[in-house]
Amino acid sequence: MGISKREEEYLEAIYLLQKNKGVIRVKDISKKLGVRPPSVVDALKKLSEKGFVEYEKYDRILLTKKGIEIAESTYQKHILLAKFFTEILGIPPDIAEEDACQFEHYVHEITAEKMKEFAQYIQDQCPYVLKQFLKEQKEKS
Amino acid sequence: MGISKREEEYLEAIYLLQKNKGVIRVKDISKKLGVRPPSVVDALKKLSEKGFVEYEKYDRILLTKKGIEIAESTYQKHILLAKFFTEILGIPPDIAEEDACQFEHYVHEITAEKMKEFAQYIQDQCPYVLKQFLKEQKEKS
DNA sequence: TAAATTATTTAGGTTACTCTAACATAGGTG
DNA sequence: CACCTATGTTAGAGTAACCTAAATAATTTA
Repeated sequence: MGISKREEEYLEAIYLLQKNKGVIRVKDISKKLGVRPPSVVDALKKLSEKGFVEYEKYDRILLTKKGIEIAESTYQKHILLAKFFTEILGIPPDIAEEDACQFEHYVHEITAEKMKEFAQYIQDQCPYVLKQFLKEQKEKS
Repeated sequence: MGISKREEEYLEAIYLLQKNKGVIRVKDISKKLGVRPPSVVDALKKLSEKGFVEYEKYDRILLTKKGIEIAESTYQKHILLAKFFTEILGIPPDIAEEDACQFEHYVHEITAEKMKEFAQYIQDQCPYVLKQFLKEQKEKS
């Protein structure tokens, strides 16, 4: 019994909401993920059974240690991917966000790692070439 | 009514099987996608209703024009992603394949396009730096 | 060509996720 | 403090995948 893509999305949403506004409600998650409250409740029950979320009905919603770990790891990948897409490939931020949002659930650790290293390497070794590439991309639009 | 990720996977599988061995059977698709034959039949019915596949029971399986278009476009993205992962980031081919297999269903056109352009640019403008990066990656393993 | 084998299809069921409509609770306000 | 509104929860149902077991069709072989 692993964790599904959708479950990861719920955990990440909860994590980010809590980070930004402390206490969160079913309604917040519902809005963030674009689903109706009953779907959120279902998800919370399942995540709670699996030990990723602490949840009693009508009560506060908290991530467990396990839940936080997953959410953070997913979010780290998100950041990294979005950065790579914008800062290296010159993709518009909104598109980069969307791609990162999907890929974060599938990308292998190695791939994420190499993206990071590659970005670093290029920025160190040929910053001018990179800058030139990004400039040319911008000029096209 | 768009097309789901899974439906895209079926179309791509059919496309590649046909390319490699001409006439294909339910069994072939079943093996390729790791699902049981009844699942394939279900999928073929749905894809046929949607106009992506020509299918009569016990008869041959063909892609329609629309089906081929989608399959080819998906496969092109697959090739492009896999190449980027191996030739630019130095990711092992098996991992690159797996990542490409997922991302091909989500990646925006723009992102794929920029990956291609970036690869070309770097290979032209600083081939030595790239070579050096890939060499260092290899040495780590 | 009849029997045996293999392939395909149908029937019926499961799981994950979603929804709407109806009901229940909590918290703020008259 | 009782009521009203917000929010949350349950019940029941739909859809897209998948599966197994049983039935049917096609193909091979004796």
